[in-house]
Amino acid sequence: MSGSGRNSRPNGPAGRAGKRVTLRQVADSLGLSPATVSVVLNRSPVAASIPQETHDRVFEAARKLGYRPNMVARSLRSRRSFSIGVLVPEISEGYAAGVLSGIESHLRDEGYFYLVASHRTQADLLEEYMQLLKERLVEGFILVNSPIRESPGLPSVAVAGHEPMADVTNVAIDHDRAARLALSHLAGLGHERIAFFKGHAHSADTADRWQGILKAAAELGLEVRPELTLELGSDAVEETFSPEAGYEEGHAFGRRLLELSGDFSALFAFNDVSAIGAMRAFLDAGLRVPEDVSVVGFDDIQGAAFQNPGLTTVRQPLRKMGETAGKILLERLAGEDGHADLVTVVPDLIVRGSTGPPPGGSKRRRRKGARRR
Amino acid sequence: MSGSGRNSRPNGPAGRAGKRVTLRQVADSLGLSPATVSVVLNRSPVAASIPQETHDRVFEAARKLGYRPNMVARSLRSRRSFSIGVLVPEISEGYAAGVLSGIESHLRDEGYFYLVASHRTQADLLEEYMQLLKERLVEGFILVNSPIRESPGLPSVAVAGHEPMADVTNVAIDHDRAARLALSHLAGLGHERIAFFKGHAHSADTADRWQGILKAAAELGLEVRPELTLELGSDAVEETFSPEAGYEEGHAFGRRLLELSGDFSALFAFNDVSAIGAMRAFLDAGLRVPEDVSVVGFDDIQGAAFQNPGLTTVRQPLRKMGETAGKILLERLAGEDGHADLVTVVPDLIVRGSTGPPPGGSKRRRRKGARRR
DNA sequence: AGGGGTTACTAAAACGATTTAGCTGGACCG
DNA sequence: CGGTCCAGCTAAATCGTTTTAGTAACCCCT
Repeated sequence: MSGSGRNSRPNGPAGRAGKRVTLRQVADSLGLSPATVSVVLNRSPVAASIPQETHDRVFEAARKLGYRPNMVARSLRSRRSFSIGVLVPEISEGYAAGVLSGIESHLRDEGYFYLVASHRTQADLLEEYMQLLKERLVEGFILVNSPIRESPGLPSVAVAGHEPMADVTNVAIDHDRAARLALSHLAGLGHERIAFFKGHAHSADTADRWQGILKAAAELGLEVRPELTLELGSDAVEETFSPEAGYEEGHAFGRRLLELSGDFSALFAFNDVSAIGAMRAFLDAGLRVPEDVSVVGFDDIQGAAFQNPGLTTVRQPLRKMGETAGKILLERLAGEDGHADLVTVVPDLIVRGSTGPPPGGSKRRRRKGARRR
Repeated sequence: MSGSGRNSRPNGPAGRAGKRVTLRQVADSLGLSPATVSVVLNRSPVAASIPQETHDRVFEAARKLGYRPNMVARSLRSRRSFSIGVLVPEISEGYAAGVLSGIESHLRDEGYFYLVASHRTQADLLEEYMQLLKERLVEGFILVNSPIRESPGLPSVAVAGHEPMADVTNVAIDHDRAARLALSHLAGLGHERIAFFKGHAHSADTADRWQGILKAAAELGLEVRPELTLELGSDAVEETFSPEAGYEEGHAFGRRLLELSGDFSALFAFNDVSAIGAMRAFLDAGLRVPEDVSVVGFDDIQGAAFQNPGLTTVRQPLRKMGETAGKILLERLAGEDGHADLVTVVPDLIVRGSTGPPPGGSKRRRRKGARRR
């Protein structure tokens, strides 16, 4: 694949580190005007009247000189930057990174790049970054877990629960389906007394997911008992992006669950981190997972599969969500109107070792006494 | 903080979704020329001869009109894009995401944004992306775990082992120190027979880290035994970015280690994923960690802390490496020459529950018989 | 009064594309 | 033969800045 000689790039001016080839140079080399070269290269409708032979000459010259258009000049004139802005709370966090990966795969195919900014959940930073991105003429925004107060002023797509708002299309997981998957898996195993971790009050997904749970529970004839429901962050745990904090919280809440009432055979946690923490608390208390308690998480983070036992969890198709967001945004930029305000993406249930039938066969038995220490 | 009325953005034209305010409009509103406004706003040395009063008027007008420069126009003229290109194998992978987070924090302060491209370890894609980024006038590159064959033609910084090359400064972890940290921790606990997982042959860090291990072992008087050294990927495991594959591999290699020779009291793995897999294999075989075997990982991925026991590991300061890379690149762009070709970043040892004294006290005892199954 | 030096600006040329309006020369038509 | 049409281009404006080279006005000096 390497070229001949010491230069393996296409030979000629392009390979050199020096100046780039401009449209004018291509035109001059052909004895044509830049205008002609431009319309031909861009397959503009105006080029219809230009004979095939000239087309060929133009492309050939461009190739030979290694011409690459200067996107900045193009953007200035055509008012299109072929780039979009992506706002995330923090890029190194698994959720954002997964979604970004999906966004990227789609955009690149269409010649778009994206600029990212992490706002650390600070609303004023978020707004400032949106301004900076507008200066750079981004054509639209993708807001990952980034609630805004005001319409962005550009076509936008929000990933993860967001208030309805002008200009923004929401992409969210199908929470009803997620809850149905998890709960019918547990119900199918014979579980009847299920404990829940509800999300943090400010998390975008909390409300919708909880509604999904209530709905699915009702459909399945399961009872959601207040005494088996704990709300993460309810005791003013410092909000932090450290996953370890979430793990500790899950651990503490798992223990609390045992103390309040040992009478449950399964836990459906709000996310994997808290599920893993709780699972650890159960194991520490001498319970076996899944023989004594089953645990279901949410997200399918990287660590989930490596637990012992592996964590059964509802996988959020983060990549898919990113792809969808990118696709919708580009369609809107291309002028395709009439998109729904809300697009949902379907989650999957990943069954691993942390779930099994409740103790005492498929029919629940009081097992409070089973708790040993 | 919100403004009055229904518009909480600065009032006036800027708040409206419509046209942006241009430099010319600011100039006209003041009866000055765009040139003057430009030099004042940019604090150009030329503006020295312009009286304070005019400065004030200009700034005031710009503020009132909500003027925001068009970065694209600026880039075209000044040949500076205030953006850099970042190449990563895959953005959702923990390593890249961590480094990106560090890069970002530094760049933003200096008014830079970055464009990312994931090349999935395909050299031709990588080169194509570098071209695309050059079209967008990026001023330099940061190559995260992205070896290139040819000088990039722009100032660049590479994170993670990279051949020396023109234009590129390398930022790497101090492998010697990393190995010394891990091994002296184990030696300090009394371990003498230590098993190793060596990295995949093509991984950028493999060679350097192994050299560090050999060096540290020699310093500490530890013997590195070939029969206790396994090389990851040596049996043509399909290269994949799935961490689960790495985990499986660690699990298989952990078992193999036990089969080949149970005679070791500690394992220093190439990364956390394989360490976790091996740890699981040891536990499955009825060994206790750390009572029977100690395990040390490398990286400190998110899941490391959630294991049972928590994994002792060498933390790669990914954020710091990203920050350093960003800082060096910006300095080079600002014309500060004379950077070393190689800048190292110091790792930390995170001690958790997976390491302890070898069985039988601080003096090693043969414990082959201790293996039960 | 003429020269020199500031001070406070401005005109105009970039930057490298896209795009609109138009020009030229030949074919065709009545 | 004059007019219309079309094919095949080109000239020139434009996008919104930055930057270089001036210029006009004033003051100071000798």
